[in-house]
Amino acid sequence: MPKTKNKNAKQESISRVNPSGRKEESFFELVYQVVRQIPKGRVTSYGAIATCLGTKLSARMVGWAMHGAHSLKPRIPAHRVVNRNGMLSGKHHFETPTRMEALLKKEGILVKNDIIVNFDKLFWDPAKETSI
DNA sequence: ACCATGACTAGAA
DNA sequence: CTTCTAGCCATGG
Repeated sequence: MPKTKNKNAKQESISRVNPSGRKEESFFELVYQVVRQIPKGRVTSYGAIATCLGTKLSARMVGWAMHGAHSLKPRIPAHRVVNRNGMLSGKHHFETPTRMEALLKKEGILVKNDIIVNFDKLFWDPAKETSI
């Protein structure tokens, strides 16, 4: 294909109509579905989620999706989502800045200087584990 | 339809 | 090594 960027192609991956019969799913909901599947005691990154959804270049959207996830139900374990460095970049968006770290600690994840210890080992790749 | 925002990421200086 | 720039794309005004 020549120059035109296949915007439609991208949209296709995102729209990904739900076979169950759900007509439309917002990008946000897709993100929530993935985040909800993060096992306890594991973490993942925004980029990984974005990649899983097909739009790996829109990691920002994942974070933004979390913005509206705090009061959704079921509760979204947003504390298990961090940036690519394992840093708690979103801790300031929780009820209290220490909430995120506390939740992680509760699951056995150690946090030092806002960075998750052993992030590489705790990393959970949604693209491999989820069957979304 | 256009512009601004955002809890990101990768590459360059 | 650290710091900065630009790209990225969905949502809302």
